[in-house]
Amino acid sequence: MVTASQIRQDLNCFGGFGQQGYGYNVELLHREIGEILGVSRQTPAILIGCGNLGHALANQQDLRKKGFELIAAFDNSPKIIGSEIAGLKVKGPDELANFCIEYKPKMAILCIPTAAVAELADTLINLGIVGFWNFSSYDFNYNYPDVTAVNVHLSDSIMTLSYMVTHLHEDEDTD
Amino acid sequence: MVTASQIRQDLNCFGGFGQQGYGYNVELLHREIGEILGVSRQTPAILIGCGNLGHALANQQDLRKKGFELIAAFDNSPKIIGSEIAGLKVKGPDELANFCIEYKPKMAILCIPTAAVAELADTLINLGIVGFWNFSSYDFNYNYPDVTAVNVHLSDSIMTLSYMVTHLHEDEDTD
DNA sequence: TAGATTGTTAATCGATTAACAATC
DNA sequence: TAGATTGTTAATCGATTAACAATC
Repeated sequence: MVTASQIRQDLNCFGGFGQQGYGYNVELLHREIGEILGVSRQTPAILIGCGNLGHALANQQDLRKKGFELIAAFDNSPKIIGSEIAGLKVKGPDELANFCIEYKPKMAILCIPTAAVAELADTLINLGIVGFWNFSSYDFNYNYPDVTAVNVHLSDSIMTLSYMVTHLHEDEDTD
Repeated sequence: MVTASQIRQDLNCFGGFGQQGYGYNVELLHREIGEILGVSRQTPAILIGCGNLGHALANQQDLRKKGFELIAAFDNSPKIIGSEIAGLKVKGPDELANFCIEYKPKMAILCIPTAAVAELADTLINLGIVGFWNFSSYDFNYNYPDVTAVNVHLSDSIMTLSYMVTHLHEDEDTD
């Protein structure tokens, strides 16, 4: 449950966006929140791993609306290299370093297995990637405390559901 | 940071699994946690929406290890109906009701747009689905407070990253 | 017994909520 | 002025952490 109080408190962390006694200018507020989230400027991003999940995320048309621009996609499978994804030709691992040096992407979307992320992490960080959207189980902050990583733990998520479904009827009134 | 204290406290919610002064039997503890999470028994599940995301989740080989068994996949695109996904032949929307009545799946993986979920929610609940792994922005608990739904909000997740990347250097020492 | 480790209660911390002041 | 609504401080709640008791 989101209370009015919480919203006021949260907004207040970033400033006052309304007028007491009058209200909020919704359009303006929306724009301000966009600024705060940083979605009004696009950070250049690369996709690592062009399997089904990679495709799903790359084609998610509003990446741009969420503050990122996909400028390249990489995969290590010869079958996939050269194919097209979201309008980009998939590159191989050997092209990664030069590409990053030339185009300086700041964010990487990681749709490869945990072991592969573990191998690649150091390289990517050295190449100047500062933000990771990490779909693997690799723990960036354990090894690199200062790196910015947002993790999507699908395994945890589905086990949460397993727990909930398994224990569904336990709290019910027994009369 | 996960402290030893927190782990002991958390385990204690479900019972005592160790022996004071001696330690935990790791293998046994692992099994007990599996029981608690309900991953040792498979709940029958269906996939709704066989796009890239649906494929990624269906092929995630350890669905079974996480407590679910995928028994059918549905899509409303004639191009996809009849094709194969994770060893299952994709069914059309017209087959949904009969299938659920006959095989009684308990969980649905929703990889369709929010509007489509909104349309389908009532039907699925009436057909006996009690748990949802929801990748759309549809809010189950607002409309159905008692339904079990675990949401994966990819949009929120990437905007969190946008915020973090945008504000990267703000807390840094300025000397 | 001393050391080590879990179980459990108490203290701390942070986030949420409520209350009130400020302002239209 | 009265009503409404935001800004901001104070109170409450829950989760995390620390402390200690129990036990090997």
